[in-house]
Amino acid sequence: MPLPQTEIPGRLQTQLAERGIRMTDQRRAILSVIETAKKHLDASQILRKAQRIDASVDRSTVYRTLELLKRHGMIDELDLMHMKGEGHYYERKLGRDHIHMACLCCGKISEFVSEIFESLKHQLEQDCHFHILVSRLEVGGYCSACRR
Amino acid sequence: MPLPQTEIPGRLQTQLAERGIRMTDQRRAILSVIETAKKHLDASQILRKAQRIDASVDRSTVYRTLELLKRHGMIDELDLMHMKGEGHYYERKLGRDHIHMACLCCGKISEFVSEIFESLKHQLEQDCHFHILVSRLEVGGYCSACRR
DNA sequence: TTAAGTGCAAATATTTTGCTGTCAC
DNA sequence: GTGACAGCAAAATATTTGCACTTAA
Repeated sequence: MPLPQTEIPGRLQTQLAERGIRMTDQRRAILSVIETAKKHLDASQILRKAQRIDASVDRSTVYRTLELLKRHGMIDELDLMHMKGEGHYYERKLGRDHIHMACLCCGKISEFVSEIFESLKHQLEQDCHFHILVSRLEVGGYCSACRR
Repeated sequence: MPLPQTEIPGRLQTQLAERGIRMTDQRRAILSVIETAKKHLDASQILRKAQRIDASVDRSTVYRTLELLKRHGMIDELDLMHMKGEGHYYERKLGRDHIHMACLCCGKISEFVSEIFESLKHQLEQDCHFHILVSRLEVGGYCSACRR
């Protein structure tokens, strides 16, 4: 299956360069891990994978880089209903926001894109005069395979 | 989405009793803090307030009670975009879900009830055959007072 | 009576920070 | 050359757990 990447926002490394942000071997390793991730990763998993590319990567550099990417709106931070532990998960921010559904039975995470979600955010901006920079909709429950 | 069993869900203490769950002085203190809260409280704030009612309340009892209430769907756990620290906030689950908006500038938390949000959850349940037990929509951005 | 609940202390988990040395630009 | 970034170690924050004692039902 091809990557579900339609908008082609260039590589993270390029995006950072465009903003005049310094590139290091450690950042390159971390960015590449995030870019090629097949599933949602937490900070420890990102660290472990990044160290396989550059063994010198330190845990604090991972956190500092995640903070940088968040600040620039290049990644989203997820909780995934805190199904295992209190940590966070990260995913690259691509074209359109999506909803995360966490099955409390089997642990599967599904994603869902909805035009209604877009309308809702629009309504919120209009009615509340609120300028949305980041949004996160997560639901927990039972997926089609687990519900009875 | 099943309608809530009662529009006016008695006191938390009563709800627990109805489920045959044992009541203690410590739980009573914690429940009363949650019930009378005027704003979103985190675990430490709940502890501090509960101790003013019953000085013997321990931090671990607070966490254990929050876990109990979550499990029974009597409270919701919020992140409020983690604006200060990584902790969680709690609020009693009443009739209708609402959206939490966190202003990244002034820190104000606003709530918003939307029929579109209800439609969105309904669409999600239909289209994904997903049975929603808990949902959380949080947005971060600039409130009407802070946007320029 | 007795299973559930509690405080206490210690352990875990997650993230942040101070410092000093290094490196990208 | 210099300011941004790094590793390291330690601190800070947040939550969980084991255990022996207590208590609600």
